[in-house]
Amino acid sequence: MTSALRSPSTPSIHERPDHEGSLKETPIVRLLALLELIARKDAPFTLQNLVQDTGWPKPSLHRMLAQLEASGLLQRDLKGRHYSTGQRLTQLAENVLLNSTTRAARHRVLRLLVDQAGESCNLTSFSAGEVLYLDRVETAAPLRFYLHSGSRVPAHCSATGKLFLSQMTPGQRQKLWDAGPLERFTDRTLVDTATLEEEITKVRTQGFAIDNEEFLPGLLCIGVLVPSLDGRDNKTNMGIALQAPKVRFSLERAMQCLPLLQQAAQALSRINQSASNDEDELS
Amino acid sequence: MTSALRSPSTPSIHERPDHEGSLKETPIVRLLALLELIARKDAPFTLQNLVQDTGWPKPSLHRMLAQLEASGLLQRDLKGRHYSTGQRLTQLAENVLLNSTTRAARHRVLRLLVDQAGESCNLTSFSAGEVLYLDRVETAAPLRFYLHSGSRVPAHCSATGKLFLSQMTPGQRQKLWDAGPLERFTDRTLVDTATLEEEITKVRTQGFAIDNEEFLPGLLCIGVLVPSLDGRDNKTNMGIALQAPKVRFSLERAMQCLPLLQQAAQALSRINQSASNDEDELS
DNA sequence: TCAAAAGTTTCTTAAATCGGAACAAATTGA
DNA sequence: TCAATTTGTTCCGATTTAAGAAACTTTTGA
Repeated sequence: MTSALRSPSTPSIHERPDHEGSLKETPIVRLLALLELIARKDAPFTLQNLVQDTGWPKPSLHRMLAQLEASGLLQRDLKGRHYSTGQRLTQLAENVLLNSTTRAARHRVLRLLVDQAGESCNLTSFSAGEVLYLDRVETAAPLRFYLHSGSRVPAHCSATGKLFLSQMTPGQRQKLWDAGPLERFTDRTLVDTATLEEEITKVRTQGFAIDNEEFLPGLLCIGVLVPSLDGRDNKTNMGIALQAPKVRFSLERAMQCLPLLQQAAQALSRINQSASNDEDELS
Repeated sequence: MTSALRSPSTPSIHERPDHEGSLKETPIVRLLALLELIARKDAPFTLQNLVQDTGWPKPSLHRMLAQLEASGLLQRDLKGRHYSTGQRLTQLAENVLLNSTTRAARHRVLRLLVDQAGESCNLTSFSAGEVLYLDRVETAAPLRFYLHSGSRVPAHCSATGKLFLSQMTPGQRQKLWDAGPLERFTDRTLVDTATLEEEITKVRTQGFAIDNEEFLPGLLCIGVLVPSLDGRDNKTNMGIALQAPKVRFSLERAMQCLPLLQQAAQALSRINQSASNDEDELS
């Protein structure tokens, strides 16, 4: 099964309305995609293997592998046919995981919340008009939605998405509505901008948001914003939400969890604050 | 002043003295060096930070960061000033450690240790504040705990977890404690941060760690770190531990196994350092 | 032994990088 | 409040690098 190399193509432009979407595929982006594919392999591989996996031209792959080998990220066995991950790549991976204190601290908050509330929870931010899952901790309950960290969902039909929208000015939102019609996912999805504006006003005043089967049938979600203790405006780009099947996570139960959710949001807020103060600490 | 210079590869071929020289500095090599530098950072950083760290021109760094962000390896808050490692980079790092092609070699070390010590053993790393089981080899004894590879356990109540914590700065640990209260699993779990800090200090000085029924009742565990032979700092993200029911694995017996454990750690360290020029493994 | 397959080099074209300079946006200071 | 300053971003021509078809070399297999 040749899994085609997926170009991430994550548009990072948010403010400017112009060149939407299409990200240029530079050689470096392509090489990083190759590295990602290699990292998923669990056995030494040959050049020919990669040709079959990717469908890319052999000389190109040969050059890329030579560069990765020259950098010490890959190594070849004595016969020179099989490549495997090199010491420097292992070192890089270890450092990435070790030096993520902030991520670790946030993860602990999510873990704690999941233990307390008994339902899955996710940490989100707003990027390119969509809600991006920064992290997610699953409940142990057998029945659950599988939504993995790193994925994106539309803003207009998710709890934290509506919260992010509620921070924007009417003009900013209008720009989003003008970009095109809102997609309908269920019969409860709010696709009429007037109705959605009402909902957003409600969300802003009450300080939390509900997604009641507006994205996936049977899925209820409650979310709050992580307060920014930062500067003049109290806008934030982090939200946290509990998410569970409606059959066991009723609206009442969700409301009962609201204090826990807000408590977690406060904890995250403190972490974010201390993260900005950090300068390098040498050991 | 970037010292991305690597010593030339060891001349193993005797026929012809090839073009000696140093590593050619392609754009890709330069970007990987940047990624390496970023991986060593533990706090969100700005473009200007990197300019000062590397001395490279600002537009060049700006372009590189844009590419890394476009690839999803880096993220930045919408305020746009601070970058930090993205979801995809974490995923990449975990895959490198989990699916590394040196896995077979490491597995043999574990197997040998289990044969010598007669108890189950596991290989761990630290990710998102938790201990991740990279591999595990079970003893043949009928009574045993079933803990499978790929699972995660809290750091504060596991042997290698405490070792990983002992490598962090006090500030980094504090951020973890601030995230929320430590979960109690047994009546021996250390949930008071002051006591835990004492334990961590002890662990650091003695070079090994014990988990004495702090996670699961009846389970004793002894662990050491796999030394990193990298030049910079002596931090590592790999640990190895023996784990057995206390009824047959006393504290005394665990201490007797310590030399075996350290020997295995040394072997793993050598594997990480150099390529495993092993026999072919077809798959 | 030869044929097939995998790895490597060559080389021209097309595309990306490089980075000084200019520009824009945010922050600071008074 | 507005200038001064710092930081982030864009422009663009000179230079470097990647792309990949084709040819070539080495290894494998029977």
